[in-house]
Amino acid sequence: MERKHFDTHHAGMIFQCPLCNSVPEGQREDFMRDVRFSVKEYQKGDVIVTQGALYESLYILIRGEIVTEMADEKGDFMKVAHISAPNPLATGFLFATNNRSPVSAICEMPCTAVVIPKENVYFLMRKYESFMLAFLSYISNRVSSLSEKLRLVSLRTIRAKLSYYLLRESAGESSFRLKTSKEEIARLFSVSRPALVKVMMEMAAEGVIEVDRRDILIKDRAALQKMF
Amino acid sequence: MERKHFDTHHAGMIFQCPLCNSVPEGQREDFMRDVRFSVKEYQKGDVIVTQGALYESLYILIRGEIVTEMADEKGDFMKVAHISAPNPLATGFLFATNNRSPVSAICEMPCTAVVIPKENVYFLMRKYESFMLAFLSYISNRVSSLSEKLRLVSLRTIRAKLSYYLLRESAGESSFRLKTSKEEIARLFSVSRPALVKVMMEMAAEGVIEVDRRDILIKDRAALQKMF
DNA sequence: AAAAAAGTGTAATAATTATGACAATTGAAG
DNA sequence: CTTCAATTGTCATAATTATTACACTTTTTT
Repeated sequence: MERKHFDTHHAGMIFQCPLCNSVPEGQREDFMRDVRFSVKEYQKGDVIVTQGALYESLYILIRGEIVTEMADEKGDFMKVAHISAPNPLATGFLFATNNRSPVSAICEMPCTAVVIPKENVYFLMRKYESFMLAFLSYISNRVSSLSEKLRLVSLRTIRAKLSYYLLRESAGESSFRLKTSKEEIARLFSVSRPALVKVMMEMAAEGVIEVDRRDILIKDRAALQKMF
Repeated sequence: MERKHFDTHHAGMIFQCPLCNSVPEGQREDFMRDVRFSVKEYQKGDVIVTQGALYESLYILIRGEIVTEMADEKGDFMKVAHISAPNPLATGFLFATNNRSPVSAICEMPCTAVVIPKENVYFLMRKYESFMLAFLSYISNRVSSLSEKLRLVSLRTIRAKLSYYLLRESAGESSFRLKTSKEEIARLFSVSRPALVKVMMEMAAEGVIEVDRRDILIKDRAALQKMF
């Protein structure tokens, strides 16, 4: 009894995640009755999802933070992404033909997840149009962002990648601040950090941009656009 | 009248595309009654979808072949993909938050497309569970394949990319045949063709693989796995 | 069958990037 | 305020890749 209330209370958090927050207030009580779920607790370092394992449930992280990693066949790890609550996990391949997880998800701190079986997800999608749309939209956005990343990485030179990246990040402003460290940007580009900084400083020397640590000023937008 | 029959006949082709072929025979008549569509004809060189344009309908290509291209801001084009009938077009961002097409789709020969408005697609998904599942599965598979590509491109050296690629393509067999030209593989890797061939021949000289044009023989699988 | 087009392997040189190391700066934790 | 970890900018050297060009083979078109 107590337990049930506790779970239901916790599970209510799912309405804060982008997959469920579109369910209208008026339908949430019904939704909570229709959803079949279990709540799982994890400690720091626990593995929520194992690379290569079949994945038949939707996981919604409602507390904590995880990293997803990809092991190459040597056994080294490659960090793929950070996900923090409240957010769904790996929605992208729940319905894929090969629904084995391409990554492992590992807790960076104590975490709580709501686990909903795939069949119940179908059911919810058919009953709650808003949920279906949110789900579709979520996956679609993932396709977009992956396409974007792929385009970025496909540009041949660091100059091209950097120009492309800066134009995106600037969002039309001439002056802005980088959201991540240069180390992370280098990783995003799949290049080495010194090489990235070198190119960045060259572009600064040419007067195309100004750089002061994370602060960027675009001085010649047209020149940036010509670089890729 | 004649026209309507003609269209309906043509539109029946949609059941050959991976999005609709899962609709059971018994439901197809109903499905065809429920689907709101128009049929469009295109000539070689026609643009079906323009980069940057809003995209509020599902396009199913039922005849012909198209290429999707991405224009960089210089005006040069980057070929993204080939799609041949029968297949849906750009399902990935129909439901994305920003549903502007990131690419242009251009006909390589006379083409026919069935165009279904987004709202009707919702409707069909809610009414026909098999259609919903197929749609989800289609987008999910796209996420998988993009993730795969991204992983490939993210590997630093050509050696690493090639090893990774060959292991995938081999599908466990020691001898197999490349599905595409080296030029295309080089493009997939975002590297130059001569550089790709050079690395490939080096690996052959080391006795890891044998290469005869498109025929590949993997002689030392373990060595390949160590290269990335 | 001839011609054209596409694909393949090669090489020299130039350009780009990785590596590994170092000092300087900043921000956070104590 | 001090200390420590993270971030940043820099450099020389080595390794990798792009570029451009050419000869050759295979496939496709005419």
